[in-house]
Amino acid sequence: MGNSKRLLVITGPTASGKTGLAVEKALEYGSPVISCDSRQIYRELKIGTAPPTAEQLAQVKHYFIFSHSIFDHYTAGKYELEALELINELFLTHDTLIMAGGSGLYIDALCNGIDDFPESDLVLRKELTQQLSEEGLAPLAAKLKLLDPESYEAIDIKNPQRVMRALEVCLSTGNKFSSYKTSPSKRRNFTIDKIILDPPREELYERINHRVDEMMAAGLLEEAERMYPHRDLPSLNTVGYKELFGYFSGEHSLDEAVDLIKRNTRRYAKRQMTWFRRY
RNA sequence: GGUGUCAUAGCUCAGUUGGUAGAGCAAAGGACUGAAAAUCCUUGUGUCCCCGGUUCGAUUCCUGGUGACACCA
Repeated sequence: MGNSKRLLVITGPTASGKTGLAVEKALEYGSPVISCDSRQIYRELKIGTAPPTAEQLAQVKHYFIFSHSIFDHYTAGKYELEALELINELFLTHDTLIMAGGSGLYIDALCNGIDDFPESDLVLRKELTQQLSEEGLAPLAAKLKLLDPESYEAIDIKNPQRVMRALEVCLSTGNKFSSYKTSPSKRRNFTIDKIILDPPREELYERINHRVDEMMAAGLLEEAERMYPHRDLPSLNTVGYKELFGYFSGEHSLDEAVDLIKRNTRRYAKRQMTWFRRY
């Protein structure tokens, strides 16, 4: 039983107004806000990830905002564990909890659970990445077919990230990647409701464009410059930063970089909408 | 005002020796199990500027018009 406890998940594409609504609902229910955003979690990124404002943070206690470092190798799996533990603890004193954010995989990890896969092996990943750039995807795919035919059939074989991850698990554990992919969704002992924001596309795109200009005015360029030495970290493979890194390295002008940020944010929003359509 | 060049997808342009057209970008749709703001897949019908003419047939050739650009006055 235990469904007297309720988690209210507020999600939607970037710039759809999740943060503001979350604060509103949190005040209404006397709940903190539990963030499920894979980038606002990083304390080094204060501008480009559009985190809650200082005022909002002062109004309501937020979890998973600025809680980790870009130097941590953070993942959806860790999020599932940490967020679930936090939620269970908070339910001792709350009936309704507010969760807000736009990272679909993190939301799924928390709501449905993800299988108990081994942690990623970064050393091995580096080797595989090297191999990919030297020989292309085909040899890696062939290797996977040999080691784990089930995964070869199941995963998107044209996607280097997927192929490398499956190989990574096969090679580092000696077990098939597919052998870990077993359990159905995990039951949660609380009720989950979702609010999905879905503003008209034109309006959303205008808001995105405008927000990027505001970020630039707020000093995104300087923030990105500080991050530039760490540009190879997965955590900094992030819209708003990678385009400015391209400006620093001379790949394009600053104006082009800003236009790219807008375009890539729009594309990101579209991918989010595709994901949330299934909810 | 004169001369020349150009006018094709949202944008930049290619092309059709006359049989109604295709690239890049933008955009749209989709996938998603420890990198997920990541990564990957799929998708090209548009009065070929407008009115006429020649032709079986014109986006293509010709006359005129409109617009843009360049040069000359």
